[in-house]
Amino acid sequence: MTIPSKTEGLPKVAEVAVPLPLLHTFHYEIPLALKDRLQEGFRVLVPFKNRKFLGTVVGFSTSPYKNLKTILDSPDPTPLFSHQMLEFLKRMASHYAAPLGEVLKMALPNFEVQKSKKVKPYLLESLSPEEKETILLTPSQKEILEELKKALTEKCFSPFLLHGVTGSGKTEIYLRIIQEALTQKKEALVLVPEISLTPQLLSRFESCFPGKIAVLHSRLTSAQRREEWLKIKNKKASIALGARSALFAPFENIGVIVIDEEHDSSFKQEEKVRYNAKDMALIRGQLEKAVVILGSATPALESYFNVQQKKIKLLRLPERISSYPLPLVEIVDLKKTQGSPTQVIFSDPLLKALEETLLHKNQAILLLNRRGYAAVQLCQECGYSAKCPHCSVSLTVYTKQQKLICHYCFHTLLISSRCPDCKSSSFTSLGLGTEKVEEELRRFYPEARIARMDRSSTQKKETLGKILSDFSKQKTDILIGTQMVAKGHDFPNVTLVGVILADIGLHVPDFRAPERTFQLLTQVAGRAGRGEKGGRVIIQTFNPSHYSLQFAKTHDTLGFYETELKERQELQYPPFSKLIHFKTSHSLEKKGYAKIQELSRLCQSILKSTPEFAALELLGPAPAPLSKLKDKYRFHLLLKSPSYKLARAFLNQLLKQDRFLSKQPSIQIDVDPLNLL
DNA sequence: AGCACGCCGACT
DNA sequence: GTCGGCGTGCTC
Repeated sequence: MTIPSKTEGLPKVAEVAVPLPLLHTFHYEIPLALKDRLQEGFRVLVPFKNRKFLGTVVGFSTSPYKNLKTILDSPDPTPLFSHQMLEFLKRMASHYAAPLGEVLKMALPNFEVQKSKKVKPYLLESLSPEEKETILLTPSQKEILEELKKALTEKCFSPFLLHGVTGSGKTEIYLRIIQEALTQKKEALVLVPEISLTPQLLSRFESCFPGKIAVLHSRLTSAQRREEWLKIKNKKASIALGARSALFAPFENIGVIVIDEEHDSSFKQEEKVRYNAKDMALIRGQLEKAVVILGSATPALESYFNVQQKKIKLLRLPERISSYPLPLVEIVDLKKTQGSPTQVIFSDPLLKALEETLLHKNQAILLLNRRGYAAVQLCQECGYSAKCPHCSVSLTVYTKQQKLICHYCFHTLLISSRCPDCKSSSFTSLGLGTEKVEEELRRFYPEARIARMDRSSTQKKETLGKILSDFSKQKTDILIGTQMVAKGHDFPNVTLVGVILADIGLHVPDFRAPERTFQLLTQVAGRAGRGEKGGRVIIQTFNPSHYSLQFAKTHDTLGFYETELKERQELQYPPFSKLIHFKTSHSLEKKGYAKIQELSRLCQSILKSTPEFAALELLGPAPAPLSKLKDKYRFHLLLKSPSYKLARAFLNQLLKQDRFLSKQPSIQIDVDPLNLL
């Protein structure tokens, strides 16, 4: 908001966003003492009802109301938000129908100074000896870098999709273009999915740009976060590296924004303000006239589509740096293996390959995307299965702990050997988890050194780094784990990757399930054969002909996209439509149901109000696939729109009923949802 | 969000 | 009678 030109007679007032879930801003009189100093972006202490809040001045206007309250104080010597940043955050709030005050709060570190307990600093363990020698670029790397440099110099918004197969040297390109940006006195933002999972990337950045990096990730204490933020604000750092919150780094002259592993769903925040840091990085890049690089070996289908639509320019690295070929992928049909299919964990080909790997003192990675020992405890006599009393899911079996645990609410029961229902003793576990694979593996190869990496085994901060560094130093022969093992690691001695059961996740009731499966398989396959010894991949499955697996087998990413795009077009799912997901959650099933019904009726009436809205489609209302979570019943409703513009117009109509939306049970709005569960 | 106000149940 | 349950409304 700028000051209107005709303000004669009317007093100038400040428009303030308060850190509350309220969609409107509030107006305050400006005290004389602040008249000359106050600008937009300043934080101000304001009286609010019978409380006080630190809000932010987001604009000025003439008084729309009488009897305004007056700003009490302005604690900072300078505004905390630049004009540019404020514009960005306003745009973000409006895109996600989120309260501006909450978005602004999210963009700042917590300034409240609390008793600073001595916290161990987050130390990074270098996994590999730092490469000091200059790395020579391949011809395609050189070509790409030239194009990026040109765009950087032109200083206009230039979005790129850097599609490079696993091990093709994307990081080297990031480092070089960032170097160029720094030379041009510009800053760089680097967003990665989970910083704690990529210590290698971090140490490479640290050794290239010592002392110039501010690191922002979820494991920092609020004091550390504040310190990193101040490093940026005070221009002590010129690179911000971190998880999605690094998007809010208060730089003022951004040259490059890198989103590494751009397909990763952790860029989407699933609580409070549900924003996608990748989408917002493109918006910020646009406002800052920056080069934005989305990098991945398995780009999101949406990104690939944006390339087709000429919204993003494609840069390809089709080969691995050292021209080691991509590994050979074999698919093993578990339907055809010997014995009872549910009891086969290692097929003959996988066993043979493991033996060979151990024999040659090479390393193997095994992927099974499910934690625990077994998926469910089931009575073979009466069919009773152990369910969480608070959530509509089965309890996961953990044999070592002798417990049944709910992955959502952590409700825990001790395992009993008798069925609690019919007292039969055939109360046994069914299905497969990483813990069971580990146990079986140790039985097969008692002499092998085996480590397991999943969310259950890495709860302690240091464990994850230790598991990775032991594996990197070849103190471990076989690493078994969930999707964590597929992420970005570079272990040259890994010659075998085995996928125990590729079917997990394939049948999740979410239209992105095939895409996620393809990405996971391709990513994990990319861990094999990164050194001179070559590599192979064995994928075990009950669905050998599924296209997600078939395209992963031939490393045919483009083929997968073409097929998947057709599927999406047929069903009018993204990228051919825009989605807005409405959810409600309440301890009384009836109340939740009544609310979603009422919302549905309201939406229907909006749809009928304007002829253009005939193109919109409403799916539901229905119970959410996870119909109960932590004793709350969940319902949802999905809006499908052929265009963003229409979806936006609809949402604006709906937001007029903000009373209704926020009244308990409240409606949560998820714009561009990634997860429909 | 969080606080006040308001209208119905069991209690010293 | 009243203490307190939480449904509802409002915050410049």
